[in-house]
Amino acid sequence: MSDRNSGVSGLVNARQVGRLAPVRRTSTVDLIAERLREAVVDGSLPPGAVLGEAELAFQLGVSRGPLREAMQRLTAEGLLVIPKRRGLAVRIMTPEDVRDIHWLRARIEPELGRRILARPAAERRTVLAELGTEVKRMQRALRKDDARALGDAYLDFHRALAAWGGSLRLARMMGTLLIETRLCTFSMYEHFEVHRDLVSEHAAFVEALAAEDAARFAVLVEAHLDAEVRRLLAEPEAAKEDDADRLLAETPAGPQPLDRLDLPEGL
Amino acid sequence: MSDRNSGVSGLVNARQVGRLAPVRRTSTVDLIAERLREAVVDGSLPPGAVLGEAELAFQLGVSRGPLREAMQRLTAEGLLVIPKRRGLAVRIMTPEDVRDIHWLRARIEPELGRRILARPAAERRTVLAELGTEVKRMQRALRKDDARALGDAYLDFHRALAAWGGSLRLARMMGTLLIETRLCTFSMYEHFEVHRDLVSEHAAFVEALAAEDAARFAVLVEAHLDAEVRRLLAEPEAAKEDDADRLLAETPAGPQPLDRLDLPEGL
DNA sequence: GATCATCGTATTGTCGACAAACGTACAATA
DNA sequence: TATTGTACGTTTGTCGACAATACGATGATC
Repeated sequence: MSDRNSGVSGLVNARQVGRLAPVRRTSTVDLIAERLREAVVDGSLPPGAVLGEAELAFQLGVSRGPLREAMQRLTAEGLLVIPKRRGLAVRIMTPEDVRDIHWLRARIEPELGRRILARPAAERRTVLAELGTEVKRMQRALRKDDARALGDAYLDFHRALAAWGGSLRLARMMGTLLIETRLCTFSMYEHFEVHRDLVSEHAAFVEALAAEDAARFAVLVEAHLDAEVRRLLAEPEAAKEDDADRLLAETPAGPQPLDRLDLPEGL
Repeated sequence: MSDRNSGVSGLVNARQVGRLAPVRRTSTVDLIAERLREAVVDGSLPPGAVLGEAELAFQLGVSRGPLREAMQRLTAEGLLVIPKRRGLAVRIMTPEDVRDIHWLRARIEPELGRRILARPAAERRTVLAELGTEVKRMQRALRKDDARALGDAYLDFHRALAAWGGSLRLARMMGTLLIETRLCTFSMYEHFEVHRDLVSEHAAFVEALAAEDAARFAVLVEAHLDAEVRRLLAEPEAAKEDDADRLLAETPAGPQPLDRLDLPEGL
């Protein structure tokens, strides 16, 4: 014990070395909730899917207690519903939900441009670079006809928008709204589908920001969200017939029993 | 058993009698969550208060399991934080939170006027009547110098706004935002305080709606929310000195150990 | 005298188990 | 044949208990 203290003169205060990022000790409930969110996003848990607690808990390698707590959290976020004595079910979004969610996004997202442009120039460049990267991801996905990759880039684009245009709280809320948006897609279409115009629309967003034209950005975003609602609420079958080549579809993740949901060991 | 069936010819199909409202069976977790929300709203659980799970569960007359599930739900709503191994704590709102919450409300509430005015005339009258009632409650509370009653009427006014101007989802979200607003008051002031101008401001809201002037309504609401932020973020002590007579204060509910939180029997 | 180490305690995080409730299948009756 | 009653199996809702961990106090050492 005195050995350790004897060397103390050779040490420097940790504060001088550099700011250590605080140890991220995420609770088990957090892990489970995050895992469930991922499963909802990637379609492993399709809307309407009902899963027994015991089965899910076994797959996750935890007991039912923490799982139930995570379920409650997802329920409060509006992603899950808990039918009485029926385990848990992924929420099925109704046309009303689709309108609601996009209305809310339309209240928030157009304003984010203004807030991003209000930031210092250096940060603005960072934001533009990041958003540009996401658009490039979308373009690559479009070339590969990879609907899923395009959808993921879409999510990340808007996540970045919220992260830079808002606060932590706003980012969290937008994150939930975006997951709900994807649930809308899953609920409305049988397959996962995105519209091909998505990419050019988002490229225009970035251009507007680059031109520091907040008003134009707001108009574009609002128009995009409006268009999304119309696309989602149009009869899916009819839409597929009418302009099949303008949609990018992917075979559904389907009701596959959510493979590999294990948590990292040490739980 | 055959006795009961013998009389069947005298009965009519239930569907013909009238639509029975589905039986509302609220789960224990729902009850606990609601009780905790109430306690946060009325100040029985002041911001920063830490309570042990065992103690709380005992007071509520339930075991720790359902209580923990309810805690997770309130956590997702942003009302509670769960410090590691420290039980549960009511969230303390920072100035940043105050700005966030009111910014979000300012994106949503001004638009609600438009949506209310888009309703059929008969419903519009109902809404106006209801909002007028809340304003009268506020006026009565003002005359009695009852800050708490005024604050409660304020909550109900805005709840009604969301209920009539939005959807179920929107009402739920606004409900949470309103509770958070009250947490802002608790967090910023030591005592519960409201501004006297609140009543006239809200009377003006109703007048604008009655005049079917959605634009004016939007401007007024946004101005009100803006003013609220400034009032909340002004140094409380300084504010009390400067215009003490324009504030309505109430001795705090204080750290009283949340009396009477029992759930209805049968649990 | 101050800092550090150690111990004890209280509380949480997690798990397993029990009982009640629900759904389902089958049989009986009108 | 359609509807109702019954019994069974499965799953949830709830509780109690155990172990791990963090905190506070006390004592020891430099």
